[in-house]
Amino acid sequence: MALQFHNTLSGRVEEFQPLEDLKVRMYTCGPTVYDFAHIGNFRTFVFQDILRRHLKYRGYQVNQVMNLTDVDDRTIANSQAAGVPLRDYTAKFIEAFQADRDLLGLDPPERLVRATDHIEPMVRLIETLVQKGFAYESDGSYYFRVKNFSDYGKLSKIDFSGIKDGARVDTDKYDKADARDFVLWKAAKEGEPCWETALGSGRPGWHIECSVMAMTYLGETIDIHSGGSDLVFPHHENEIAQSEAATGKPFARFWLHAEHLIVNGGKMSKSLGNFYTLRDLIALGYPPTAIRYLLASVPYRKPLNFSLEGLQQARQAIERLRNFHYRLTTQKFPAGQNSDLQAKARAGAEAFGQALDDNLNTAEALGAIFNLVRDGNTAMDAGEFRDGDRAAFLDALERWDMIFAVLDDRDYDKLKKYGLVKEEPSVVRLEADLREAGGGNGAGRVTLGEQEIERLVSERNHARQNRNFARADQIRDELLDAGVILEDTRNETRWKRK
RNA sequence: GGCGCGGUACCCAAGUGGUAAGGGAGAGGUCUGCAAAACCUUUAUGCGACGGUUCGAUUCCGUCCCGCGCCUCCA
Repeated sequence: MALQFHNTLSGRVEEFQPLEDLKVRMYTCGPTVYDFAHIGNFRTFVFQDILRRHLKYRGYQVNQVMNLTDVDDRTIANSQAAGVPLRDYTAKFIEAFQADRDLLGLDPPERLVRATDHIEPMVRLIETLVQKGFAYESDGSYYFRVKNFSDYGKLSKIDFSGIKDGARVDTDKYDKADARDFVLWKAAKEGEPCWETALGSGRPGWHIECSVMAMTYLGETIDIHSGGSDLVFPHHENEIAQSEAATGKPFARFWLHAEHLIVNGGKMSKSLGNFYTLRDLIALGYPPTAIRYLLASVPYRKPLNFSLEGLQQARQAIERLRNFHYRLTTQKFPAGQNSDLQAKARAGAEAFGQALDDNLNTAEALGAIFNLVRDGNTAMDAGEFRDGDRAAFLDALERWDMIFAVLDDRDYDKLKKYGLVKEEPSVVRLEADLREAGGGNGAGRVTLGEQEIERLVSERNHARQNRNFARADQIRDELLDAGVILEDTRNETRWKRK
């Protein structure tokens, strides 16, 4: 099956081909950095990450530009409330965004660009629109004249016939000639940040930044433009109007929109107060990979029901994959080959690739990999798995993880890097604390270092060999209280963090 | 009202004109000093409702019900 995506512009699933051989020019709408992003925002960013990873997996060269909206009403309001200059205020949340991206395993885009670094080209684009009769000035602000752009509405399919032409309305606190017109440039207001430009003193409207940054770095026609479904109108509709009015060329060929995260039956949003940030969930003890898995597990065009129970389910699912990966890399198998098994592994890899080709059907891709896990485990348990089969399964699993990126448990390291886990205590203190607390009653769960854990595991196994089960069980309980689960197998004791 | 997404087992969630992937949870089993973990097996005559087309529909058509999103703050 050919690679295909649902294109909002046509309303259909279409075969994807870049404009220029294997080069994909992709623009993705990033966050407005007025606060921490919540995981509803990250649903879209995870989708975009899956998209770019799959494109690369299929051999395309991806050139992705992601914007950071670092000036708008909310950003200004919040920075003023905090008494911090706009640039410093947004820098803090850009940093937080980068950390969250890293925690979620999102590959960095080729360019991450800030709106306020592109004021000059925005001004030039607005000037072009004025010259071509698509924009006008009013009280120092500039507006896009929608009635002059006949394609307006082609993305969102919104019918504007009911809106009266020429009605003078005051939305957004600025005057414009037509209710549909939208602001390109806002005249400076007392006490707000502004830029001195050829258009006068002011700041850019929201939509113009994306048109400018996309065209600056990717050219007048790009292959893919994506964002959340709430951006279809007005944001993306307006981007099309601005860009195509200026250039006379198609702005973006494929428009991909992610559906929202739903929580308790409604969209997760800041204004409803029903949101979690990544840090909130980490503080509740959920690992970033589980969050990534959950966000990636539902195909992007479907609303995703978010719940803590769902996160727990995601965590368990990842465990199953990691356990299989662990078996594959560590267990001893008889020499030889089992060609039937290897065929299954290859078929599994083929199946998940095809699932992703089909408009990024991540749910089906998951099904494919879990089938492979079961086939592998069953063969291992039955003694039919051979050493020569290892590579085929490992290859399939690792290829799969090039997209999903949840196999490698780097959570703990990353959390430490960003100071999101407690310091490791010494084992001596731990044991003392545990005894004092009567075996640890959950108050202030402590975190053990690997060496301490290994030492306790080894001590326990000595005790077991000497049939000192009381001591062995005591150590097991202590480790469990410290969040370490032991797994006794025939040959060894494996441990992992809860 | 317009546009869009959805209604599949206890929960999450794929999918197909030919009789329902996968994950979680539950149950049973294997293993084990015990336990846990791990692994295996198992769980929808049923896919919002009612009609229609068809040899056959959850899948196509029609009508209807319900949930959600967008309609100039919003990933």
